[in-house]
Amino acid sequence: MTSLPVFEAVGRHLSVARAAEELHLTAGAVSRQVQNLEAFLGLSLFERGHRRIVFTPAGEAYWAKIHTLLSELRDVTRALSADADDRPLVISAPRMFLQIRVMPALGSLYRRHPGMVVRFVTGQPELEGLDGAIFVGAGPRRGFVTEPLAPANLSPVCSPSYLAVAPPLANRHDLARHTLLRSAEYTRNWERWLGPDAAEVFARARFIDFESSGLELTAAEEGLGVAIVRLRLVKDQIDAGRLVALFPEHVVHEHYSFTFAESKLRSPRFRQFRNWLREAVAS
Amino acid sequence: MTSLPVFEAVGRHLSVARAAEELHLTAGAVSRQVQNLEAFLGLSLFERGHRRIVFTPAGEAYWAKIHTLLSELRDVTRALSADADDRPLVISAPRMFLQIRVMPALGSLYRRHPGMVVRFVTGQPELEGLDGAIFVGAGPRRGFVTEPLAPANLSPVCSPSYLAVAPPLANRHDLARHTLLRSAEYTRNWERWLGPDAAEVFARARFIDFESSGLELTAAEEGLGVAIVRLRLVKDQIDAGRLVALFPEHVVHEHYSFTFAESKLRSPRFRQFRNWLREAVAS
DNA sequence: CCGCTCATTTGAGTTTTTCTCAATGATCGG
DNA sequence: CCGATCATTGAGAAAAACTCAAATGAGCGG
Repeated sequence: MTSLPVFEAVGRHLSVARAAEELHLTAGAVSRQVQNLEAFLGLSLFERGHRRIVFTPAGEAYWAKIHTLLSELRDVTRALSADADDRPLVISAPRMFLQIRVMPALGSLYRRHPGMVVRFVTGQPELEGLDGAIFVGAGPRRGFVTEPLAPANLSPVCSPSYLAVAPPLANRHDLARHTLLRSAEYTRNWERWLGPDAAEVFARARFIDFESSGLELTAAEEGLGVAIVRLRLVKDQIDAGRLVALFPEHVVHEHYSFTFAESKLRSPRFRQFRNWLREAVAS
Repeated sequence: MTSLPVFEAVGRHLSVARAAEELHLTAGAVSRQVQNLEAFLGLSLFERGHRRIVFTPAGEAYWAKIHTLLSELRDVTRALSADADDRPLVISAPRMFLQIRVMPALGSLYRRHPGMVVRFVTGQPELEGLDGAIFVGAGPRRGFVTEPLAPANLSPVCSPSYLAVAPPLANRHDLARHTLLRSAEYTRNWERWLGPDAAEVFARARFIDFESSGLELTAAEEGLGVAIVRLRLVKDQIDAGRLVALFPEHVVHEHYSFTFAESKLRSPRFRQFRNWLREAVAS
């Protein structure tokens, strides 16, 4: 069953290489799928010319039938799936989340749903004109579904080199003697993490502010000070030893949520996207 | 793609359990395949009733189409595959090999090729009326293909308990003081293994002969003496410690071959069987 | 009304399949 | 004759599917 679409593609191009490209597979994988099918059928579908392949009579006859059936199958499935809406989905998400968690997975979305078109926007607090929004915190609204998506635990981080030369950091109050990095978009993160200590630390610490989020992360990696970030977003840097999380016992537990109008659930396309999103960012 | 036949079966029975039975799967596996399909489509195909499932409108419409397409697909494939011959394949094989290596795998043959009918016969040395024959040794014949199938290494075996109480067995000549078990069908196995020593050992050893092969194996397990067998056929007993192989450095290396008329290769059904056979007894 | 049973689902872990990567063989154009 | 291209193969990695066991949730007989 798995090998049929592969065979169809190979037959259409009469080329393993081009079929592989179309299917986002390697030539080796395609070659093997065709062999599987041949072994199952107990006959050859292609003549293996030295650098090309040609149908056997049986292969050609079979291909014609399979080709028709598969395209009907695709039509049937598409009809069910496409169901009206062909305008792009508009999804809002925090910039960093988008960049680090969503973008790298986008390939798998388009692979699974070739017809899907999604436009991502950042920094749009209003749900008007959106099909869905990803954010931290906030409560459910009437007529809207809000579901947890991924952890968004808040923690200060800095580079190991900064830690080595900076003043001591035994407890949260010591932060008052450090350089704290802030991005304009999320200035409240420090307040949320410091809690009651915020006023005291704010009065004495030195701040460096960045226009756009993401920059403070680079600054932290460069050893300029202490940034506050969603831990999961800097997993790579931490694993690589380029950043360390401070006060691991003091993480503020929050999570990203996904919100959308209940009515969106009626759209198959939206549900495909939602299913994919939940898988893609689950970890 | 994989989930479509599963969905079709579930829809036809309106029951996960019965579909699972038909497909030789567990209910859990079937349940998951349907869920995969639903996730991919982004909509529900069944209403999950309390102890039963019912189509959603979309599910029913989709099923009807899928059902038709899949049955056409099966027809097309069967037409290619069945290609004339519907009389059973007749295959000859040594009784023990059949019983131990082939029978346990037969399930997978019928699962893969539901239409296949095979009749196995034993003890038929002539190729007349056979589609293929499995045997040890013998040479290729004109117009026939002979291909190696599986190792058939010859070695004496006995039970550990026999070994414990029997006379010493330091070398092959010691066998002359032992009880050797023979089956009527394969009396020559001892000669082949003993080689030049055969005459000497035969003159002095005590033999117990059995009418049908397989019996001498049971006798060996019971500690009655030393049998000579194809090693691979007693793998289970050796692994379980019920038999031990003697003189492991002195195995006679032979192998089972599969022979058939070249012309058989034109029959898809025969080729399916041959592909299956080679996989099934590969180890 | 309660415990039983049946059908489905779910969680965890294993097995099987499929895929990628790298290497090979073999032609074709230059 | 050489480099490039295309198909295949082997080995190991990744992903998918499957099994087993257990949980859920209802109907049903006692």
